Amino acid sequence: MSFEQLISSLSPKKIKIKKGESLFQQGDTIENLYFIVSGKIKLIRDTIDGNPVLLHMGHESEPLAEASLFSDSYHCSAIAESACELKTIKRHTILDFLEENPAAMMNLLAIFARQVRDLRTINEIKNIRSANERILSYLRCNIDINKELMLTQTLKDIAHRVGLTHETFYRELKKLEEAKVLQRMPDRIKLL
Amino acid sequence: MSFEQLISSLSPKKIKIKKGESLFQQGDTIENLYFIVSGKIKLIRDTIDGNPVLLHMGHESEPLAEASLFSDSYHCSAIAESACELKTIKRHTILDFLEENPAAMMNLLAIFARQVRDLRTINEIKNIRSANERILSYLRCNIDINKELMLTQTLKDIAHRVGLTHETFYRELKKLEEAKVLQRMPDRIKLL
DNA sequence: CGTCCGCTTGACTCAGATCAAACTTGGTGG
DNA sequence: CCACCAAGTTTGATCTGAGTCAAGCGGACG
Repeated sequence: MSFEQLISSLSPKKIKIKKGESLFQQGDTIENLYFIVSGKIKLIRDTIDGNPVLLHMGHESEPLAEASLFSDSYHCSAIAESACELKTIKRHTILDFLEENPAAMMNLLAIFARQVRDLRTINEIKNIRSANERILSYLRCNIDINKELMLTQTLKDIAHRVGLTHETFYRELKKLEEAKVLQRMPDRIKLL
Repeated sequence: MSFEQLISSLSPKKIKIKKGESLFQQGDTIENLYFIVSGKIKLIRDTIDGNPVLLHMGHESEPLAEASLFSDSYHCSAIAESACELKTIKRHTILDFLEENPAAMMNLLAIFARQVRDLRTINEIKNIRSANERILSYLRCNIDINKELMLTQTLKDIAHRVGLTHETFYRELKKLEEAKVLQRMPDRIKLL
């Protein structure tokens, strides 16, 4: 069971916010948990020395600020990068449900553990200097048994995910295709 | 309660391995869970197209491959980067304990959620191109209320964590100190 | 006492960032 | 149904700052 299914099973409300609007502010008391149905939301933290730091960019089909489950006030602010649809649910509704359903909690634990694993991988991949090798490593870690990566997001998003500018990413992709190490299709990339 | 305390409370065994030795191999059946007392261990995955990818470097005071709690076989191999001391415990000992102690499970969930949050932050920081700004962002996110970062690891390790070569890291640190934006002390760095 | 490793600094190089411009696509609203 | 706008994609020219290689110092540890 996924995090989305967990939230959906607890009859969430649906809300919409416009680009630039704020979902919550740093310091606010946490009452709700969110799941991004569509759009992008950035999490920004104002640090102790006054400078803001971008903590995370939340994409569609992702929960937002899961750690807020275990905290009383937000440690960052959420601002919509584009028009967004969200599912929202009371924080305590989930906590209560989990406490009464150890199996669901164990399931969520597995989801989080998997998240940690994936994030560490992408983190390590970002330490590879060469754009070429970085892209290949990303592909190697994310292709299915047919050696294909389904494009559920834009190439630009993937570029950002691996820590490259989209220009460099497009260029390297082209080089790799010309070198016959991969093949681009409208909805996927195949490693040869 | 930390992950370490959880493991320690279940009477783990202590083992030592030498540099270069393997703790487990990709494909092995998972029986044990590990916690690194000292040393470094790298996790390597042989991908479908034959090339190996470095997934993670585990440091002292960190659990190793937590996701293995929820899987039957290792998806990567573990090789000691230096001489290591480890605590080891049967996977099912932990799972059984968690199932009987929902409070401990909830606690672990919070630890994992926090992990996810921190990893996302470091991930986003690695997208900052300028070494200068990257270091400052890292500091801003990790300093305590005294605006100080305690050095529990080597500068070289921090350099790797933020995705810079140690040479560049040392140089920028020096520039920042000369520009009076931070102050270096033997055991910590203070932001001014 | 010797070795390893973290730390530091210098010189040089180049790969990826940046800036710029054009094309494509998809959606919106009149 | 079309005009228009926003955003993703693509390619080119240029440049700079982080990587690389190299060398030396000093402390820890066996």
